[in-house]
Amino acid sequence: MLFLQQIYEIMEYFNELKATKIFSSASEFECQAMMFCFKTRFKTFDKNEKIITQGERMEDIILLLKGCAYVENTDILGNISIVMQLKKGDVYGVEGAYAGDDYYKDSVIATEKCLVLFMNKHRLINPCENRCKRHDLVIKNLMRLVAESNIKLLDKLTHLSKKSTREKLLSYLSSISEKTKSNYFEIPFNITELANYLSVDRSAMSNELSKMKKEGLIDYDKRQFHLFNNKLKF
Amino acid sequence: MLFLQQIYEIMEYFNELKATKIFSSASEFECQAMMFCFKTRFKTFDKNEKIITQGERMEDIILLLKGCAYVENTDILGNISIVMQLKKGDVYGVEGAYAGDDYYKDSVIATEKCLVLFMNKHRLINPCENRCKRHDLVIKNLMRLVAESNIKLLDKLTHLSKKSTREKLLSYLSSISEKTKSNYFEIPFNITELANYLSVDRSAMSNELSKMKKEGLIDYDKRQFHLFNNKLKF
DNA sequence: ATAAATTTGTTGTAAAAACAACATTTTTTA
DNA sequence: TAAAAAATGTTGTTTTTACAACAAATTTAT
Repeated sequence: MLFLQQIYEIMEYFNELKATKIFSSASEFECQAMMFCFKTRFKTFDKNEKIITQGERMEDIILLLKGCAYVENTDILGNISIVMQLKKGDVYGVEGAYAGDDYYKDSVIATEKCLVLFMNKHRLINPCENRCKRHDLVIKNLMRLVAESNIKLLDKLTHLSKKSTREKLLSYLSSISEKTKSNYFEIPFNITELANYLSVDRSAMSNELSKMKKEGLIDYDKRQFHLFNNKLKF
Repeated sequence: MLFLQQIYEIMEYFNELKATKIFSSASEFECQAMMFCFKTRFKTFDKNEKIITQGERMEDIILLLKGCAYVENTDILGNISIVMQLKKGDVYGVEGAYAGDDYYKDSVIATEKCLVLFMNKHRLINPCENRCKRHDLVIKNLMRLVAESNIKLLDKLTHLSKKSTREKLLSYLSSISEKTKSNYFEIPFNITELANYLSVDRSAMSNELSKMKKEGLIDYDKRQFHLFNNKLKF
C-alpha cells in the first residue's frame, strides 16, 4: 500500500526531482530505487507553515521541490534572524547531518505553497550496502552544493568584513566584475536587496552610491553597473 | 623507484596522516593504497614560501600535515586580504574542486616550515573504479570538513551582519554560550583577535566591552567571559 | 490605464565607529 | 630575570553610519 503510493508519488513528481541539482542525472527508475533507499516522504505545506522546527530531533534532510521558504534562527537571547532563503532545488540540513547534529539548528518556514521531499539523513549520507547505483553521484552532487554554498558564504564574508560602506560596495561590485570578466554587468539584487545583503542601511548605501557616481568611480542604472577600474586601480 | 620512495614516505609520515581528520580511520596499508590512488606527493616548504599560487591551474587539493599557512586573495582591484588560516590537518581546494574551478582562486603561503600533501583533485573526489576500500570514508570525512566549515562561516556571517559593535559582540558571545551550554565560558581568541574576527576596531571594541561590563551585562577577564542572561533577556 | 504599493534618492540629525595617541599591563624571549 | 615585544584599556577627535522623514520614480495589481 505504502509501496504503491510511493511509486505513484515519484511518477507524479519526477519532473520536479529531475529539475534539482542533486537528482538531475538520475532516471525515473533510479529515482525510485533511491526513494526507497532514502526512505523519502513528499509533503506539501501552505504559506507560513513551519516545515522544520528549530530544536526538534533531526531525522531528515529536506529538498524543496516547489515553492520558496526561509531559514530562521532564534538565538539564546531570543533574537530572530533570517539565515537564508530557500528556493526550488535547495536543500536544508546537509551540513548539520555531516557535522553530526542531532537537532535542527533552525526553523524552516514556507513563504508560499511548497512541495518538500524529506530524506532520511543517515540513509542519504552513508553509501548504502547494496550500492544503489546512483547514490555515489547524489553524494557528489550534495557535496557540490555544500561546496558552492561555502564559496558564496566566503564571498559574502569578504564583503562584510570591510569596514566602510564604500569598501563593502567595491568589494562586492569588483567580485561580480571578476566573475563576469567584465566591468559592465548586472547584479542579481535591486538596491534594497543589495543593502540587505551587505548589512548596511539602505538610504546610507544609496547615498554612498550617488557619491561614487559623482566621483566617477562607478555608473549604474537599476541593476546595471559599470566599474571604472582605471579610476579605482593605482 | 618512485614507487619505493612513496612507500617510504608514507611509512615516514603515517603518524601525521593518522592525525588528520580525513585519514584518521585508515590503516597504514589503506593509506598506501589511497596514496597511489590519489597520486599524492609530499613536499616541504620554508617560512614565507608560496605553497599555492592564485591563478595557476588547479590540479591538486592540499592537506597540511605540519606547520601553519594562510590563504591570501588578491582581488581585481589589487587589494590583498587574508581569507583564512590553515593549521595542521586542514585542507585547501576542496570547495573549488567540487565547484568545478579550473584555477586556484587564492594563494597559500607558509607561515612557518610546512609539510604538505598534494592529492590529485579528480582522483580524490571521484570514487574510484577499483573502489579502494577507504575512499568512500575519506570522501565522507572531506564532506564533514566542508560542512563544518560551512557552519563556521554561517556563524561568523550572523555576527558580522549585526550593525553595531555591541550587537556583534552579543551575537558572538551568546553563540559561544549556546554551544557550551553555559553562560560562563572561555573564548578561543584574545581581545585583539576577537576584534579582528568581528571586523571591528580593536580599541573601539575594547571600549564597548568596558561599557558592557559597567552596565552589568557581562563580566570578563582575559578570555574568560560571563554573560548575565537575566540582564539581556526580556 | 489607473490606483496602490514599493522602491529609490535625498537630506538633516543623532549616534556610533574608526582612528590616533598613549599609559599600563601582560607575555614572550633572550 | 631583565629587556623587549605585544596586548590592552582609555580618551578625544574626526569620519561614517544609522535613522527618520519625505518626495519622486518605478513597479505591481486591479
